Amino acid sequence: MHLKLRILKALSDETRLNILEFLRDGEKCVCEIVPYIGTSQSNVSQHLRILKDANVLTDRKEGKSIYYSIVDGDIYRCLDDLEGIAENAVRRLLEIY
Amino acid sequence: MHLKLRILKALSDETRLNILEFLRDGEKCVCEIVPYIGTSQSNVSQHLRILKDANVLTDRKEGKSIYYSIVDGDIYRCLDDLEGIAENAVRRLLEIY
DNA sequence: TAAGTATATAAATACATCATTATATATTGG
DNA sequence: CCAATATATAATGATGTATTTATATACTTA
Repeated sequence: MHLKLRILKALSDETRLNILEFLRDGEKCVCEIVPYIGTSQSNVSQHLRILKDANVLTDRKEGKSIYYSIVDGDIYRCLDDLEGIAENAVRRLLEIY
Repeated sequence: MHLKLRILKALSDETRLNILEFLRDGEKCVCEIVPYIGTSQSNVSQHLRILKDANVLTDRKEGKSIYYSIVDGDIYRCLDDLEGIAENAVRRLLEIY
């Protein structure tokens, strides 16, 4: 599968978008991500793998912990653009009525 | 579902990405899109509906034909950014070895 | 108005994805 | 080395998505 498509699929999930938002201000270890997201450790781990397989995240081991961080910060520009596109779409829909 | 997420899901399919590429140079009617994509008319119609429901495409009727076009061209900037992000990721992966 | 063309919708099946549960691996402290 | 902690993986069931086939709707032209 082309990497662009894999990245898009990796981004197309609410839990994973929340993980990415949580990582905006730098790397976080799984033990921080799990309680923030509020689902099971296993579930978070699998979402992290999907983001890593898409080259959106990397990880780094330190002692017992594994820290995840964004590979390329440009992804946030892209997500913010999409947010703007979505907001404009909503605005247009509301204007009509 | 939040519109941003719906847009991302709409973009996360190879057929739909191909449709969007085909629409870069302006509106096209379904009768042009179907042969370009090379799958059934019904299949294309359903993909178009998903893109329309996500507010990525709009349509316009003219006689027997229905013309689809992009709502907000910014979506291409976003897709191009993603393409660049993907290319950089591949480049980094290749550099390592 | 009947036939033909363009497109959409519905229903069915096949396939992919998500969440959960259970288990495995790796690291550290005692 | 053993127990505890942090994380990953495997297997399952549930849900969602894509494709196909068949049918419906809408417009046009004869």
